[in-house]
Amino acid sequence: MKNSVRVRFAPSPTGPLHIGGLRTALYNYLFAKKHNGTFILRIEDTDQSRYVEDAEQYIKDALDWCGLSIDEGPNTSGDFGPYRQSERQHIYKEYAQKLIDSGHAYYAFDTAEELDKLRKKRESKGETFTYNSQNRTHLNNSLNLSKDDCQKLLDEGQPYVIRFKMPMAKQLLISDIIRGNIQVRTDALDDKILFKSDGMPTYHLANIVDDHLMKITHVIRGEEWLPSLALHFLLYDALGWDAPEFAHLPLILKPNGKGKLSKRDGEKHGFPVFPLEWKDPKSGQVSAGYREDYYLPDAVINMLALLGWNDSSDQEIFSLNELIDKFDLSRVHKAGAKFDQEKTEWFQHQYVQKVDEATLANQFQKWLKTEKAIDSKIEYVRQIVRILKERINFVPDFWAEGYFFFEAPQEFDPKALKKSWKDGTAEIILNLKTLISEQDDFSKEQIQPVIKNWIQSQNIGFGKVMQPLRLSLVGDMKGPDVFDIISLLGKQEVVKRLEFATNTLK
RNA sequence: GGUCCGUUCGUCUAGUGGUUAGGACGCCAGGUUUUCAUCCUGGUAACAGGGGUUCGAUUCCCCUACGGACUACCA
Repeated sequence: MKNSVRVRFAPSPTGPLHIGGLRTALYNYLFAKKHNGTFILRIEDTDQSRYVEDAEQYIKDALDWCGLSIDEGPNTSGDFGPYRQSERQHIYKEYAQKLIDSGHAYYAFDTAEELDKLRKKRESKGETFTYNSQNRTHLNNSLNLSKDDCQKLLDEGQPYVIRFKMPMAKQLLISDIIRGNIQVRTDALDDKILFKSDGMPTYHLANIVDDHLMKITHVIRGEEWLPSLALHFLLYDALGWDAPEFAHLPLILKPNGKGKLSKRDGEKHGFPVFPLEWKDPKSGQVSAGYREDYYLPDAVINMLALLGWNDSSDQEIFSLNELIDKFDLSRVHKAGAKFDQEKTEWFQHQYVQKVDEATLANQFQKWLKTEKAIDSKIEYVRQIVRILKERINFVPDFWAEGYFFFEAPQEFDPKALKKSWKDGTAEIILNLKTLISEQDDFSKEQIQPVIKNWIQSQNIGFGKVMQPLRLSLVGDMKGPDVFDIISLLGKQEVVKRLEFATNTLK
């Protein structure tokens, strides 16, 4: 099993998993499964100040909802654990020390406040301050201190960080599976902190160490990491390790294309940005989730997979297994993709059509109970589902499309009214009511010809009867076949509605 | 500002040194539905701009413009 593919999804538990993060997880998963590899979840919780209690569970639940099963991770078996960086704290210091010993890193005693001041000062002059080869020579670090002085500070327990000593004037050529070769000059880079004064590593160190120790073969992550790639590459080199292969995914952009998709966009445009609903433990603010908004996980996955990737064919609908079969990292697009809510709903429509009526009926029955306090027999709900299914995207749409199956219209749409209700209409409907109240069999096969024949026998145009009939039953000029409605509503209800309409409208 | 990345219909994208530049979403029209929606058929619409290289560039190279990411003791 040498060289077998091992990839990791490494989110930071600072809040709910974002849809962009979910796609990163998906691509990692697809790549792993495609190559019979291992999909690892690693929790990058090195920043204690940003840690959010329920975030890790949320991430697991979200992956679970999408059907992206984890091979190794916290609470999952695996030989490379623990899979939470906070539980691996003891590991990182050793490697930081190695880097210091080999001259690739150094101690820095500058306080955050001091550096802040320097930064502000430079900024006021329209310049930028970076902790780099130019500045490190006159700052408070082990490069400028004698070995004894430095040791003294350490012994005293002075707070310090460990910084990477960025090499000067080096030209790097790093290859990325999606982007090809990327050129970077090290001069523009700063001496990044690897180890923080609180005893925790930064992302850069922890990430490299863990990826190496966990034998990660391919690092598949968001484009926001591209600027750090050179540093990571240099760190592997400094530690004498082979670097894994890299693939930097394009970003998911706001619908208007201006910047990364964010939590605010969801609120602004009215679509979920998170797979599952999230309640912020601090503010109590609730953010919508695809699951709670009645999206099907397969639809979300399909949409996400095609946002930045395609298999070069015209196929749009892919099951998870098909995606695994067809997925190819090198076919991932380079440019960011704007999120398209309309297309997302189209995917949802495609998938909901595949769900069987019984399942939808159960869900809608539950929805009726909780949202409308309506107790409806499953057989009745099921018939409504059968008639309405093709026009809905989401379970609650059954209500929007068929509320009249549960409550009689109290008023009539003015436009529809004007169009369908003329002088003499009331009389026709009254006569129709009489006919209907004489019928006993309300199956569609029976009632439809009876009414149609009657209209013909009366020598009135079909429209003159059908339109006001629909208006009386629905309250508007919309909805499924009138005879389906009549059949489902039954005699008593139909008669009642015709009476109400003729009484109200005259 | 600096560094890096990117740029095909409004959107997601296919594609090639010579194509009527293809598909999907959306939109528009027609059909079905005596309604609305679905559905079906058709239509609209793109190679950011300028230089090269070349017999020929949307495709290869350069520049410009525009967009994005990063620029924390956050990831």
